[in-house]
Amino acid sequence: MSTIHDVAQHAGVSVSTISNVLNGRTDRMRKETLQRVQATIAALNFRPNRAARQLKTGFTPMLGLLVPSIANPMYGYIAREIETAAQEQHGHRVVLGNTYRNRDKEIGFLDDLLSHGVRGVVVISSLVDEQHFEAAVRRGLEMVSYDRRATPGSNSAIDHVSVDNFEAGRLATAHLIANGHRRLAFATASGQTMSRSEKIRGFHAAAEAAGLSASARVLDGSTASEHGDSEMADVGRLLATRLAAKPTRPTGIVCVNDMLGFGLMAGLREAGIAVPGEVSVVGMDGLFLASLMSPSLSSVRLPVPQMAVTIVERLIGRMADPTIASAEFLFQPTLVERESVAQPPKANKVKT
Amino acid sequence: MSTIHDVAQHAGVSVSTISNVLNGRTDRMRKETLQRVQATIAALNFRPNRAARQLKTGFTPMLGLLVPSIANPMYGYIAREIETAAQEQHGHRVVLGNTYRNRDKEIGFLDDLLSHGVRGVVVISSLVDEQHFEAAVRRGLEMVSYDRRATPGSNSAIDHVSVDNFEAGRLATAHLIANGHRRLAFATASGQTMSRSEKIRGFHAAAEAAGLSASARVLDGSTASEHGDSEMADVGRLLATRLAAKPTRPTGIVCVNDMLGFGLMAGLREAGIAVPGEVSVVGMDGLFLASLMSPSLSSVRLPVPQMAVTIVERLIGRMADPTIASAEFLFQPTLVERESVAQPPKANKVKT
DNA sequence: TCGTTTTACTAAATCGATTTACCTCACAAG
DNA sequence: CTTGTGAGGTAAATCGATTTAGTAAAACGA
Repeated sequence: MSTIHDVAQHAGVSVSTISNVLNGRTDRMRKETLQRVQATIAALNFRPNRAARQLKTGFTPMLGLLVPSIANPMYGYIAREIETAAQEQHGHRVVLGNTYRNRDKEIGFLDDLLSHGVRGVVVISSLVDEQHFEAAVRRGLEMVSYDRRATPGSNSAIDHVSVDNFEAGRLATAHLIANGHRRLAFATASGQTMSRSEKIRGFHAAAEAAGLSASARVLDGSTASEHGDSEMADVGRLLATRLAAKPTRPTGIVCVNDMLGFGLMAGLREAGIAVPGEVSVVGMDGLFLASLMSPSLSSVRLPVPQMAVTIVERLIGRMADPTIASAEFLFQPTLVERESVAQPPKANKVKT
Repeated sequence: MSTIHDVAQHAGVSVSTISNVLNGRTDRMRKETLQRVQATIAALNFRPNRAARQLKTGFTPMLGLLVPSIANPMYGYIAREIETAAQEQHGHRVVLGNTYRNRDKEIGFLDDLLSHGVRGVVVISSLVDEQHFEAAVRRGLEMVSYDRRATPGSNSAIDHVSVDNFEAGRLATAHLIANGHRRLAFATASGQTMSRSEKIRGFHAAAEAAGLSASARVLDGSTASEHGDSEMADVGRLLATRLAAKPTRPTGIVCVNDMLGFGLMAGLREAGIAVPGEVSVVGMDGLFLASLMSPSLSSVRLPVPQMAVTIVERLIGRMADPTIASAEFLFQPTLVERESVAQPPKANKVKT
């Protein structure tokens, strides 16, 4: 591999001049010099060594991306949008890390980013709090957190980009109510992340507005293993099994996310409970996979591409100017109606 | 951030000694010196600057990972396994790039890796040939290619890790035949990748062995857009639409991958064709999502975790010793029987 | 007791860029 | 004829590690 010195020698100028060319300070030289240098660069197929550049400037065009598991299609989707935006709009590459919702893995990932000289990271954590990020932030890492609201009163320097989860919960629930459902449930995995409680608040608010608070309940599924690609789907399956054993069931179920909804529907089917004949199901995320299910899953869709663009823009912006104050961005979800929601069965239309 | 100089000063030794500690040459100093240095490192929260280290050594503990789209659950799954193996077994981070099956994006990604000093990459390309990788390989990038056989006769320095696609195709087809199917089809997307033609060869071989060559056909679906998360699923849907319009249909269909199978099943359902009542479907990949479908999709499963481990081990090994000759690794797939395959309907049991 | 090892370190060059400070020349103004 | 100025460069320090080639002192052997 050729270095800036080789180029300088071949072109008969100093390394400073090559550097000037590389950094766009082309007004400092004659046109013919510029052209000679450019020709030499092309001839030697020279690419500046980024480690050297980074060592001097302290900057490297890379972002970190921390996800619980890239095998989860929702994170895969977001990751693709983020990587594409970072690369195409800003020329940044992205370092990916699976954290399996493990605090130490998260900390380790941030430490590594820092030691690699990466100055910006987007975190999709879903851990209960983000205290453990503060150390990395203080050491100069710019951070955008996805799907989590800012902690009120905390003056952390972390940006927050999320969907209006209250509204998402409300929208899904209202959709069931509009279809005549009166016995409602919210299906979720254990572990109180902020986005989950917001969704649950929205669920309760919608139920209350319809006078259905008494029957609305939250189904909390725990799994032995928190790891595995099918994590969320397994929780859904488990909840379905529990529901099947009960004498009376909700007729309309809101799922904390689509993957859980897929598992729930699969579990209900295995238990011989018809969707949407006996039970209607609404998911949240709006994954394209939802349209492949049978029945296709109605869902509350998140504007993922727009959120990804915002995430990347904020990150790049704050890396360029770290004095920019942190902010919170809230996106609105939309309902996508498909086949998994119908009128409740007649026999169940009895109150509560 | 503190540097090796700060540590040296605080500990009252030279930077060389600090470097020796960092690199495990602890036998070159007294125990008390070692302890003093370690204490100082901890006290200052010192982490060596990897850019500096890389500049000197030419090495950085990072791998590249090139995928068509991380939003595709199959690539998400493999990516997770690869990242986890790289990180946990070898302490390497991974840079991810979506290439959208675009040759220029692939080249650009490799160029960037090289300029970042990354010396190893795993490519999941699915482009027809890999000539365009050779330049990067010649510049010193170690490469492991997934899901593609080595080009016979080429002495390229690229490792190949793949599944026995011929066997996968044969297995899926034999399963249909064993269930009594006599009119067979192989559903695939357009674009002749090597893994696809191997699968098709296996399909034909199984059909021939059962004397069914005459009716066995390949259904090739093209889409206008080659981009989008649902790419493969869309192809499946399209093929279902085409099938629905035909007077006679195959009763057993082998899909080139699970995602296409999902789309095919969704399309068949929308067209009012029962699976497995009228048509049986087998996928390939063995995604966990297949078990969530209705009916759940029978599939030929790839040993993804083992393949991922092999991929990473080879890459790390060849980065350490580039003189190791390139090799090819072939894994065996296994059939996973679920609900999407049944006996063909009586009326169709008539020969061809 | 003298020479040779061994132990426990250190000084300084180096990796490949960036960047600041300076230099040289040609030309214009006074 | 001297001085000032802008154009078109260049030399050298620097970023933060690694590593080679030492060196001083202690330990050892004969």
